[in-house]
Amino acid sequence: MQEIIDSKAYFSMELLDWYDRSKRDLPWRRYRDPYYIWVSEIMLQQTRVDTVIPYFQRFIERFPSITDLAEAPEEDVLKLWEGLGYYSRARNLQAAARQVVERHGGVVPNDKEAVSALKGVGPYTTGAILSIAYNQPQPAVDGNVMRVLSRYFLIEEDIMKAKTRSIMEELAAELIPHGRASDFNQALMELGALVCTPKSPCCLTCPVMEYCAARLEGVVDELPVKSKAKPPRPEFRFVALVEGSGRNEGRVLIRRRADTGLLARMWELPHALADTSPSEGAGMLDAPAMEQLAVELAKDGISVTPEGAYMDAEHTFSHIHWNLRVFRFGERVGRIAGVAETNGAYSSRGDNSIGTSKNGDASEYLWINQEDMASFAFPKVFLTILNRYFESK
DNA sequence: AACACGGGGAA
DNA sequence: TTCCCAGTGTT
Repeated sequence: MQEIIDSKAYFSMELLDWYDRSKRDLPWRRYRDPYYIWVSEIMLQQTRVDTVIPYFQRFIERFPSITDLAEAPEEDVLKLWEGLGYYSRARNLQAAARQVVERHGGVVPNDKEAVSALKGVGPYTTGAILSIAYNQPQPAVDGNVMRVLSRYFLIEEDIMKAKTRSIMEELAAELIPHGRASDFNQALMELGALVCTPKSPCCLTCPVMEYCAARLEGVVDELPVKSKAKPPRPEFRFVALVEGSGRNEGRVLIRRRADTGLLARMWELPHALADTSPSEGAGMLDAPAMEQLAVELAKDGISVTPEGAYMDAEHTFSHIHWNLRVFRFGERVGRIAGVAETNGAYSSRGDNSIGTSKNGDASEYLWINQEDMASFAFPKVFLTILNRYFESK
């Protein structure tokens, strides 16, 4: 007798059964606290579970409630996010926490309009919060889900296209078993993370292998179809490691980035886009490079003397590849520093800060020692350079 | 629709 | 080393 199987019902039931048996014990799964779910989902965007776990734990320890997060200084939030990347996630999360306190009495809302109105919460995270925290039958389609569905249902649309995501959302919504939205959506993502992986998927241990269309057709490795992203454009930058003298002895100069754009409001070593790509074998004394940096710093009222090349470093963003050449400089103390002071110096953190307001670009400079590193959030590459410098002193 | 936005892990 | 991963906001 030929048995008629509904491949969708089979998929949902087998997947749920598998999840009940083999779900991971993750910190945000120990309670069904909507705040925990929300924070974890923001951290998990573009970021692996193993990377997120320690960040999540520190974050929740420091900000146990939405109110704690809303009331914290933004620098504290950025510092806890340091190294996790995509820092607008952190800034938006805090802005959204303030929205929740003001508009929803500090409780994560449970209706679609209110959730998706939160800063940093798009279609995926809206579905994740509503389904995982509140067990509402909303789809939560991330990359894992698109990979699983594209294979099981042999969907050959390019998953980079917006249209494909809406197709996937419609399908994912149909698959949710009655009353099991929370577990089912997590199961879908768990399968993508543990079994139906991008490369070398473990089809032989997959709970739904029997009716997986891609496996039956032998095209698992061709799916999902995904158009390639543009490679990052290269940029050569010169970086200044300025060692203080006089009252800044033992400190180095750092600068805070602008309020918007790349690495917004993070701290860094001063640097500039290279006028000329660094001459081949320029060696320790690349005069044009050091001259360019000295001129840029002088514009901000900081006078320096070049000492030589220190190290090279690289950093890749999704759209830019930085080739950094770091030069050491000494701070030149004297009348020039006095000029900076009359140009609007101020002191927000003790007596070692310099602000410049000449051209309204809000550059803020500061002299820090190794212990001060704990108070400022740096992008990874500057953390690496600074740590190396202070460790080798 | 196209681009901006970090960093880590696996091959 | 090189490749891969992929949500949200802005324009």
